[in-house]
Amino acid sequence: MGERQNAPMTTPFFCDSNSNSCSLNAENADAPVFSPTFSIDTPPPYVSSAHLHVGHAMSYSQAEFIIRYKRMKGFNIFYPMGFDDNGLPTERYVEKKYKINKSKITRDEFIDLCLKETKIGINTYKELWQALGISVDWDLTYSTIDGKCRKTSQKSFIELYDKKLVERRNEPIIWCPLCRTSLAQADITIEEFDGVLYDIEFISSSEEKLIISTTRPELLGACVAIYANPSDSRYLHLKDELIKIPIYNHTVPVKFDESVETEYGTGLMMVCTWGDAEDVKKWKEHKLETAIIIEPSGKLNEKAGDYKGISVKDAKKVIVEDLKKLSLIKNEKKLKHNVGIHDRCGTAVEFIQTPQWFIPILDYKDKFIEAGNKLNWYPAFMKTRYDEWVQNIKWDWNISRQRFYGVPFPVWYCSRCNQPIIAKEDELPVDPVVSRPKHTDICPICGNNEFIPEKDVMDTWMTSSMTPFINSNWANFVSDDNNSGHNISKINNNDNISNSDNIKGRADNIANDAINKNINNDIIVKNKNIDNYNLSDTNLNEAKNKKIFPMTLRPQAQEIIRTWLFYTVVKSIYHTGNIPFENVMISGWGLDKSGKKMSKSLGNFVAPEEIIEKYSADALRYWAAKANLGQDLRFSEEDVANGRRLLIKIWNAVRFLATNIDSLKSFSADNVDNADSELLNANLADANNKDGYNNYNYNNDDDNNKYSRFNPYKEDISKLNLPAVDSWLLTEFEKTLKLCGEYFESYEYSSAIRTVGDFFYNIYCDNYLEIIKNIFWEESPLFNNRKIQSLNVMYYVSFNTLKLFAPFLPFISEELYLSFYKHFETGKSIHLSVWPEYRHELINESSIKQVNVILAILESSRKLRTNLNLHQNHKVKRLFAYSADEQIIETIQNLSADIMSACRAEELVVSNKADFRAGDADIYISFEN
RNA sequence: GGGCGGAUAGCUCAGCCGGUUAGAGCAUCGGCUUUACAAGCCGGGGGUCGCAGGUUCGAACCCUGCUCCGCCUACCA
Repeated sequence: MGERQNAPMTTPFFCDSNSNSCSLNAENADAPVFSPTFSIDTPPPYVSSAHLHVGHAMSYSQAEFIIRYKRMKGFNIFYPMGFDDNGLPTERYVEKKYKINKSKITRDEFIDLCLKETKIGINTYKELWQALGISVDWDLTYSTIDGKCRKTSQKSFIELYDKKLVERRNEPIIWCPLCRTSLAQADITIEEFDGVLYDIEFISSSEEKLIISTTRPELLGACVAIYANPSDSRYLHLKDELIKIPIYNHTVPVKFDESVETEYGTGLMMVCTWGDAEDVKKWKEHKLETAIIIEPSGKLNEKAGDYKGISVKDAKKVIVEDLKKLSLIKNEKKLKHNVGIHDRCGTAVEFIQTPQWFIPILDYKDKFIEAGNKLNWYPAFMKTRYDEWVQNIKWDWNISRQRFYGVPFPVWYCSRCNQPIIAKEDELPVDPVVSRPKHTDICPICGNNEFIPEKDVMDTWMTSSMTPFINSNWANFVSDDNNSGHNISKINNNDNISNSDNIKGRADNIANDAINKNINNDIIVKNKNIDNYNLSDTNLNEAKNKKIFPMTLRPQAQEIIRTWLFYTVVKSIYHTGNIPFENVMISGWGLDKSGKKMSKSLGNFVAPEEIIEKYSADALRYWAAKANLGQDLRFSEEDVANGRRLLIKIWNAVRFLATNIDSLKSFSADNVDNADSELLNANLADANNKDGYNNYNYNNDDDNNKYSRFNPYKEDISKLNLPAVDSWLLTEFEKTLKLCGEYFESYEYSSAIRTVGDFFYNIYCDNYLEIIKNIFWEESPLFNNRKIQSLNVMYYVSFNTLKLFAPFLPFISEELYLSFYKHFETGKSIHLSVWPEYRHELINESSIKQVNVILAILESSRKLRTNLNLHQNHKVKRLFAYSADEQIIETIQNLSADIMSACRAEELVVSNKADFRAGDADIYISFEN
């Protein structure tokens, strides 16, 4: 410190996050044992595609701002990192990358490739998060394919099976013909397509010609009924008739249902096996015939007659042509219609029927709405999305996927009677394909000893929905190595001490230090105790005691409210009756410059690594802090560059302080004016008295010597009898601090950084430093006392301001802490230091009125200099200040030293002879060069 | 169809529980470099607060309607 620094271009800014010199990661071991826990259910990103862009950097940073703040507030941070690497997204990625045809590769080969890509992905992510300064505890890492997650998912399955909240059903399900798997409603998005509504002629058994409108003529062969509205007098006479289907010539009954719109088409509706959700509903309610013509491959089967083997899409064209040849298409109308597509591949989904495992959810919507009401939503309007989704769910949750790479079901079937044999908890995790059930050799129903393994895997959300349970080691997983599985004992458990009292008690660093020293480093390691869980007791007692569960915060993106968030609520309600987390923080999207959502596939992708390389991680985080919670944010390289400017400004502002403290070396007791030098003498005495070093983190290297004559804690800042500008600065700082804390408490980090930034630029740099710095150019000892006062104030304000910046700008704040502030402090990292306590006694409203006079004169002075083409540091011989207001005159006289310093004037002449031309202005100034 | 969010300077945004002359950054124009910072500092110009009504002494802010953008949601086959 003290050397002139041009902004380094190294990455990360000033400080290598991988080195030990920079405490940027979670270090909860140093937090006091009695601190309350703040646990974070960190979103596990899909590692498969290494698709991270600045939008991801944005959302992870935003959550992390809050977490760093909470850490400084004294919370014991439980901040794990998960990687979502099982399931369809990974499979799709591997399929694309290796151009795999699923039917030509073995399950094992495919899984190996998935695992390989997973490993690569995890490393890529970890490197980036570290470069970005994301302070997760890497000892708390999980991957959704690891043993712990498999065990947790399987345990959940078993427990819900026992509670009859998992069911095996054979009913129509949503099917992706491309991925060849069943899906859940949440995997589907509705897209609008251009379609054609065909009016097709049918014939009734009494030879009446009937026109029926449909968008899916290819399903004629699957038609099982014709519907009309019971109030539609046009068709009541068809009650007992049969209708002959064109081309196929089979006949179907006429049925009536209120849901049929008389206005739509001709008021007749063709119901098939199953063209859409409405068909399924009528099939269920009216117990219709079943005529399946679509195969899982998406091709028509033998029941489609001549159309066998043709894909659904092509069949439509062929059948329309054939109908036209028969002159049975009476009209065509273009329309927009909504089609469900698989959100992973964009393929239009179909309904087919195969046995699947389901978690019933339709009957418990009320519970889920109620749970949603219990959560604190940030921002509040995001709750609407949850409510609407829950209210609109149509299907129970199908958790079976006909895929390879996922968590297996802990299930076998009796080869004779098909009875499911469910694994017991003590044999989890289990893969039924490679092992037999341990608890039984024979089918409990028929005594057969031949079992068929369930080959389906679970929906990826079956695991992701368990993240709070994974984090709290609900499944009692004991890892055989140290690298996987959580160590929840890192969170201390001591409820006997009132947490809030202790946090209040740690008002400053000295107090903090005292407490730190009293920490019982013998952190309770309870890993082994976890083994003693009563396996039937699934009430999360351990995690609850450690306050991991329910988790404190769930940060996540808006588009997975209906999946991750909803399913986690479902699981938590079913397993515990409780909500899985208390607070939900929903981030917006990173957009490209033109306002489109950033994604790799669209090519509007900005790689965070490049931005970090060019501008530093702190600068990127500065950009990320610009978006209010829940708001989308356009990527702007200019804003990142502004972030970098802020870093340089902070660096130089601290350098000013450090340099001037360093120059105290040139002071000596005999050149100080005794009348004004009590404080300086005290400092100098300290510097000369070895015992005085006890309050320092002192060692004898040169760097420490530079600052050894300064002790910011010699006297409390409130007792220094400060001039108005210093009181004003402290007042403005305390107000900033208060606001900033309030913003953080309500998750409004963007308002927080704006508030600190405004204070730092406008109040501290542009005005306070400009007013005061002239004093530091004075060599006369007469100014020594004023210098010491100012240094104390600058130390207090700049250090605490840096703390307010620390959650946003972890690298530079740590670097400045280690290279400068740490000479006077004891904590090992600024990120483990205590958030400043608001000190009302430092508020001095009258100082604001007084300093406003200085600021008015300074503003006039700056304009005058600009008009006179004088540079801002040019010394003027005389500054004339005129005012008609006696109070202002008095203030000017009282503050004359600071006004002269601010305006670089050698002499100040004050006059009340306001004969001037300044109109309504209270003060008028002029210069004599 | 229903809902949510947004529309303020050339650009990106703040301000919004009503209250002087609507702010910031960037861009632009002009000036200024030994004394924290030229990757800097100082100053200037620039706005019918989406449109139309209403409430009020007073509206960017509250109410009603509309337009456009983004998103969520929806069985019209």
